[in-house]
Amino acid sequence: MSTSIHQVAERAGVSIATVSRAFNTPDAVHSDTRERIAQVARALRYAPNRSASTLRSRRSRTIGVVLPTLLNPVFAECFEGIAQASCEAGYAIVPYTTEYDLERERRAIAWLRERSVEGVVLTVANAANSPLLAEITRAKLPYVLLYNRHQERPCVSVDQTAAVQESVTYLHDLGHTRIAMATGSLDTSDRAQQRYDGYAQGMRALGLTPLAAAEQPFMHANTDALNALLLQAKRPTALICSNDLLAVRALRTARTMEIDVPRELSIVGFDGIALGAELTPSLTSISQPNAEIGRSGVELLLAGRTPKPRDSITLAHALRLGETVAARTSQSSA
Amino acid sequence: MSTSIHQVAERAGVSIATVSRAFNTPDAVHSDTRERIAQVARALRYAPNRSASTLRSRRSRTIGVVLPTLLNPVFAECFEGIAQASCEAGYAIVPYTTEYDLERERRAIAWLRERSVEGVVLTVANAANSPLLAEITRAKLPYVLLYNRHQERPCVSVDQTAAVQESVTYLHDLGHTRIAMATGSLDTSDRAQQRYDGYAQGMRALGLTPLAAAEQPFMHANTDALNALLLQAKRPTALICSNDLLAVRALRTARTMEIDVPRELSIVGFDGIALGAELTPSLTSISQPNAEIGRSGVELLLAGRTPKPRDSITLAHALRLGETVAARTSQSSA
DNA sequence: CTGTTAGCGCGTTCAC
DNA sequence: GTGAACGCGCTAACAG
Repeated sequence: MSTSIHQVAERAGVSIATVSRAFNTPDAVHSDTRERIAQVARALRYAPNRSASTLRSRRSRTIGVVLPTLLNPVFAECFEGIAQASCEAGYAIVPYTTEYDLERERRAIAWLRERSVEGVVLTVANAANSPLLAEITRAKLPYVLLYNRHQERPCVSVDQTAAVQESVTYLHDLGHTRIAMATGSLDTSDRAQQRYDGYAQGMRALGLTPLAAAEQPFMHANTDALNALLLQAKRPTALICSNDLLAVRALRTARTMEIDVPRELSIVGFDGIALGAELTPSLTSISQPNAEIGRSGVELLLAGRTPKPRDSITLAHALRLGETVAARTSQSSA
Repeated sequence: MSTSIHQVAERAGVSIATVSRAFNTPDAVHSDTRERIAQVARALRYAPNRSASTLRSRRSRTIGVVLPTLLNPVFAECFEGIAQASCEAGYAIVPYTTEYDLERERRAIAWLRERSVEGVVLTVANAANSPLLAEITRAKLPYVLLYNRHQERPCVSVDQTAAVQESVTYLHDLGHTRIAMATGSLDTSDRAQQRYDGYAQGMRALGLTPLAAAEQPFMHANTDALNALLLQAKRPTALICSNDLLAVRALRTARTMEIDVPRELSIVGFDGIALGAELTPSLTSISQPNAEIGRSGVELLLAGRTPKPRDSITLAHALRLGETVAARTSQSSA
């Protein structure tokens, strides 16, 4: 079946130890020998058996990846960054999606432990009270949070609060004052909370009163809260959405209510998914370097010592301009 | 560190062999003993070491997943189906994305062999000449193709040719006769070819002359071919796109050229990505059960014997009606 | 620089 | 129904 180290050793006229060294610590073996082993290995299509290697060395060269879903392009983009970085480092991935389900999040830990992952990169609903995160900490498993921002945890993220605050200012500069925010469930998502905080702070800094968030609890949510918001007599002229999928839905809701975007309503998303730029109108969005977030998380995890809170990385965000935002006009205030 | 089978055996007052049996062949051990072992294992948070298990039993309980990219929601949706089915079967996944790059496709095989996957589910650019597929066949590794359709390979797919043909008829029924098709690179994608074949056959069946495909070679393609198509004096009144991402781009191109969709141009996509239904206008698309394709592929792979061509599964497609298609009107022929 | 040796944790005979 | 012993393929010591 699969060729083993013995056959390579025999054909190359060396011991198995030398073959092992040729692969793992190439510098520790004579270049001629190394070359000969490489040739034999190629001829025999030898691939080292990771299970044996892991068993012996106690290094699985595998990391766990726990993400809410891959159906949201944000995480798909991030996953690609993770996969690329892991691959380059010779690490395999054990993926797990929680589907925003706490029970699944809880089950993840056993799954990861069984596969003896060396570390985990993950995004949880709420870093402050995640059962999965608690278990990971308990097991002293190295980890890096992606997207979540928490003082006492190692994280890779953008400064979401500042980002949203800046977008409020941007809209204000365009003449908007009735600015609202739509979010997912604030209770369950720390990111939604931090983004809303940015909105509230931004509004107050401009002397405006922040409105309550239009919450849309589920993934395939009803848009009741948003409908109510837009049905008001003096409805907002600008809407910030805590993620791009919500923004796409808001776009649709506006159309349904015959509200023209951006003439009557400006919309800003959050995430910067690639598809947003392809839409018509193209989505204005606070963009995060999603692949880079994944990549940095892996690099931090594999950097050597266990990542500490002070190793946290804040990457740059940017407001990606699109066609869903316009300066406020008289029409805006219908 | 991690608890081993020995500690469980000791605490339960049995030998490691019995503990092993309690997990792998529960029927072969007395129920009392089994129960006691289960309790101890839970108390000790024992999780069997997969590497050791794999090494000894030569069963990795791991399958390889090779997909072009996860940035296209089609594959993300499919991946979720794969992940779910594998998880339920107790199988882990080794994911690998080729990014439509032949060199990466070639490298995949070593990656998979190292992890000693028991089988592979994969989508290749062209099943007829894929180096990866050749290697997998050579290594006698069980596999199932997803989306690709090929007589001599085990596949899970929809009947793409019939599907597109039906959509041609559908458009014709709405009064369209100048129907065109936009595709990715026909040379490299067997799916694009089969979908185009469906278009051509559909046209001929209606006594119409199929137009050459408007090819857009790269992932982030220029839309030159499409522009040219739509700039013609007697431009098409309906456009079928070989995937939804192309359709989204077509929507944008039309808008740029001030062609109203669907009044002046009807657009039909292919894939049925969830996001399509959320767009404005919502995308009419030939939808495939993407998660189901992934799930079925895994189930077929793990069904027991090595999947054979005659095990191939054709799943049902459906035309998902949206707002990008309208009956032909006098305005259509500008 | 290279070879010898001893397990890593588990599944699997074969006895009992 | 259960236990003892072997070895899967490899890496980590140590010797040379």
